[in-house]
Amino acid sequence: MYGTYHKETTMAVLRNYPADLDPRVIDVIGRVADKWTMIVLDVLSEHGELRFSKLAQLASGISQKMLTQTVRQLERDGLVIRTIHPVIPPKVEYRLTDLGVSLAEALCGVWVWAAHNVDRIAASRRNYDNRSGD
Amino acid sequence: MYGTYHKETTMAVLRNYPADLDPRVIDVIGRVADKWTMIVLDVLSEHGELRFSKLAQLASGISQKMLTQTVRQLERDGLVIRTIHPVIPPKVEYRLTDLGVSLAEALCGVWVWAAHNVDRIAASRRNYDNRSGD
DNA sequence: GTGCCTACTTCCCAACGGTAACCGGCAATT
DNA sequence: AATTGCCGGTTACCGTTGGGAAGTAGGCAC
Repeated sequence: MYGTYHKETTMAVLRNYPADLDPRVIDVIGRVADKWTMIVLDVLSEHGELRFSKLAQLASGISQKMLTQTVRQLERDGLVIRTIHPVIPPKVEYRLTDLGVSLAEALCGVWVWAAHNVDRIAASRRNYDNRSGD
Repeated sequence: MYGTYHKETTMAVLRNYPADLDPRVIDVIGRVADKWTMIVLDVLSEHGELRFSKLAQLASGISQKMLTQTVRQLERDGLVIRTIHPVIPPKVEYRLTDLGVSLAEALCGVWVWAAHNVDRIAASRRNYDNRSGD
């Protein structure tokens, strides 16, 4: 395929379109499969309604920019409700919708898996890196 | 925090370290929460052992570069086994380890959720975008 | 010698994410 | 009156990541 005579690369070209994975589902997965998205959802599901700054404190290491961007996407996708209280100084609260709660539940299994297998993964990495270091 | 007098941004600074989320677990989540990782794991769990090119065909839209990179990471983390058959032309096969299978099972719930809620999310986005377009 | 096969690697460029600074609007302090 | 502080954001800059396309290895078929 790719080589001197092959003018296109993305493997969509040689594929006979297996119709295996629905592109709309892929798109949703692309949104969900994001580190900050998963962390924000997890924090909100554990702590309930939170203000911006509190959410920032609990979502380990996130920058303001990414937090704003992440919650905006979640709001757009109907996973989070953003409530603006018109006071000075500003007060904005975030909480999961029912849809957001259902996603958080689905993601829970992944968090449990990760917590349960941290050591195994770390061991595998050490092993791999040692073999490479020959 | 951030402002004229604030010299640092990443919110780790103002945080009193809630010790809520284990950084090692966060790291694992950071690896798993990746579009191509999730797709490759899904394809391998559905089709069993696959060659590089077949995997590329089934993983909708992935580039060679990202496929190579993704399977290398999965191999390093002990989720995938990479078997090189020393023949010409080259033949390399990939399959999930038991650990990889267990992760694919945990991710299955997310795929089901995504497939089940595609329409709801699309509707929410249309709604959000229309309100913005005032 | 030229073409071909597969699984990569490399180059270039566009998009993403982090860092840190700036903003708005009002109230309390100096 | 001017400065400081509060909170939830933008904005500018810049290094890293990811995509597209072409190049590579190395042996076999023509």
